[in-house]
Amino acid sequence: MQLVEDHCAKTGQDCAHGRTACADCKVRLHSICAALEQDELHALEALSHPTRYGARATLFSQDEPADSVFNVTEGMVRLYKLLPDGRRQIVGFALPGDFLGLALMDRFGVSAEAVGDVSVCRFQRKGFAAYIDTKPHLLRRLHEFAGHELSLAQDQMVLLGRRSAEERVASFLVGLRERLARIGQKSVTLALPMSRQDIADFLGLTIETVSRTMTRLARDKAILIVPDGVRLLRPEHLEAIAAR
Amino acid sequence: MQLVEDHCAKTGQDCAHGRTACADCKVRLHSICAALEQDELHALEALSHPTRYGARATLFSQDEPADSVFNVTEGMVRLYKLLPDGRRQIVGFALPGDFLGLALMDRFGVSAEAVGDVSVCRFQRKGFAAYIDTKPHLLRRLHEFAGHELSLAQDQMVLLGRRSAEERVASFLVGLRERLARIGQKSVTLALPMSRQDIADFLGLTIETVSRTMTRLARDKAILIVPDGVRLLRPEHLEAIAAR
DNA sequence: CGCGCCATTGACTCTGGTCAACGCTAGTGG
DNA sequence: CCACTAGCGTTGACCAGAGTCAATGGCGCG
Repeated sequence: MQLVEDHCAKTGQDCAHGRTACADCKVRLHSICAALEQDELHALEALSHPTRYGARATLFSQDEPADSVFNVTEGMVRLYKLLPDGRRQIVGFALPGDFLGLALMDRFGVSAEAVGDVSVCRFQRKGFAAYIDTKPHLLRRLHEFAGHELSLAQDQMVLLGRRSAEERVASFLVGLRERLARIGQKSVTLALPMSRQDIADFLGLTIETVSRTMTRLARDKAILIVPDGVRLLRPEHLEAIAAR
Repeated sequence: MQLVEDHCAKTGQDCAHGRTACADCKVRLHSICAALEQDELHALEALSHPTRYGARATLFSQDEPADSVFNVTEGMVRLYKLLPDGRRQIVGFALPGDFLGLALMDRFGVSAEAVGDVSVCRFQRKGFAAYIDTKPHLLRRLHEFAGHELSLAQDQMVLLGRRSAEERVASFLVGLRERLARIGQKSVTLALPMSRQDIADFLGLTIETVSRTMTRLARDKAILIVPDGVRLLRPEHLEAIAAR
């Protein structure tokens, strides 16, 4: 962990000293790192700056030069775009294993904020890009991730363009459960660390409509609203509403 | 062009015999092919199946195995997703230079139809993927394209989630003009080969709302509606409405 | 000439937005 | 320990932007 501490000292970031090494990383197999051999993992680890962010901290902002890219290891990140008048559209919630900045472009196209406490592996973009150029299969992996992101984005376009409020909320809950299940957090009780406003800005609705719709789903015994989350009582019913 | 003819015979596709070679390709510099050296271009050309599609022809359908990938060289392609009940969301219009199937996934996530007559370079996905594995800079180029696609998708999410009908239409017109300008078709008169229904399904509106909104913009002298297109009389006004 | 398709326009409806009140909980300070 | 406050979520009443339904117009094609 020598290098990690060096990085922390150099960058002045709030690093996670004593963090487990990549070899023990809980999300490695769900992240781009799954494409790496033992020695490559070490090489990448040498480039990584493990970093923690408190709730509501900004990881980066739209249009700002993209000096870093990030591998989320813990927590949830909201990705959003703002219109000049302040309207906000959340384009996604990043979960452990997700990669931020995978377009590798000069500037960030979105802003990113920690929802709750968040841990990431941060990389200098230039160094990361240089490393990638020596490891085509890592670029291939990154490209797979981009393809997956694009697919999620297209699903979200359908949701925003063509679905009713109830369909949006049901689809959101079912979709989040699926994503959590894929990274090993299977559960009928879904934690919703983000605010109602976040959900509304993700679904293209208002906070009131989200609230009313969840209340209606709860009244119909499809979900049970619990503190900071919901229990999916009839997931199959939600899937039917979501119509996927 | 021997190979092309062989391919045509083998596949039974409606190929463009006598098509210009890649070296003369008008959209090469706007396509992934711009990343290629002379010899690489020849190698890729050997893998390509130049193909033409008539208006409303299907290039591929959602969930179908992705045997081919495509480089659009001429015309416009609509990319869409359908909900089980028939609601449609168009997730994009592909223009010359655009690449279809860049996720390189096993199955297509969207359906693709020719709007008018369309020419493409088609590739067997497996052969294309194999070639790419030998040319990391081509994968890099493909990844850049994916990043750009993702960025467009995120802009569209903002449009669908947070913009009014008038903003959507103005944004659509301005955005299409920009894309055409980037591939060398600068003009204040914008061809709209797609139907009103297509525009509506792209913007998350109904055909009536698109029609009314365009009529209002025309009444305000911001645009002039001409057969199969519009003339942008006050592009700066449209940009102001689009609020970008 | 007549048919069919697409676009436009009008009248009316309705889903979801707006505005406002209220309640619950956590944090603060007396 | 409890009053007070701030922030978030819920609920209600009302409103408006976009959808629905229907009629009409224009154009291309047989």
